[in-house]
Amino acid sequence: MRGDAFDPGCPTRLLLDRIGDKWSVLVVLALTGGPRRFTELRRLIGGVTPKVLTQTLRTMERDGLLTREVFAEVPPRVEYALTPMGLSLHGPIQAITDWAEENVEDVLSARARHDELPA
Amino acid sequence: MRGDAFDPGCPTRLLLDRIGDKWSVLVVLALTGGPRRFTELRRLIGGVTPKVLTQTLRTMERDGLLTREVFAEVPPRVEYALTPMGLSLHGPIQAITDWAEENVEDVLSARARHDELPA
DNA sequence: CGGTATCCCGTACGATACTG
DNA sequence: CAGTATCGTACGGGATACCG
Repeated sequence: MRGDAFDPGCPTRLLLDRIGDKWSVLVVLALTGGPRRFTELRRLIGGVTPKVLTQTLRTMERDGLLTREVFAEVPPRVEYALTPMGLSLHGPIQAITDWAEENVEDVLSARARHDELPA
Repeated sequence: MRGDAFDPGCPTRLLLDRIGDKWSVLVVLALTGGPRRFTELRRLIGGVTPKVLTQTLRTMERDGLLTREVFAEVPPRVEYALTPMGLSLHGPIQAITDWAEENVEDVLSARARHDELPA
């Protein structure tokens, strides 16, 4: 049973929604280089607020995509790292972001052209 | 200039948000086999309402991902087809959906395990 | 440092009904 | 057949402030 994205009852839909959220993709990208601390992630991923970053990380941890390790030190240190499953997402995500970065210009000009012709 | 997904000011973010929406991905998949009519898409993509499907199609048309062709017939016929740029999205999207379909089970069991241990 | 706690808001999405 | 019109809502996300 591989699941069928066209079936509204299939949990695959849930995964697509998760991956499609605003920040998960960037978290995966930020973690592919190795474990990162909370503040590092916050700096890397421009514009994310702590609340939302925490939410994203917690959900991804729950889904088995990353691990959260707390070190008993002062000052406190918490490291986030991708699990093998999380790492396996890197390829597909890279493909999408590459596409996005390559096609930004074309999409924007298509939009401009479309909006110019109110006919 | 390829764009940088980590930069909150970069329009790449906008594309990620678009792609990440609930239906665009499924529309691309449904259209890779060739042009489709509105009702065909509606049938193929389980659970989508006409309003939302129209919204999605219009936005994708505006972004240059697909074309909308109206035939002057009775009964009316409208065909949607991917542009070359839209088609170029198929590979990356396929990668994501393949990943999703392959990892559904693991994610769900990770969730179940996580929720069982309230500690 | 690594988060929570609150408050707030837009909008993506859905249900239902109707039309050229 | 291929949509619009209307109404309603959940929630993802942002701003700001505070805490162990």
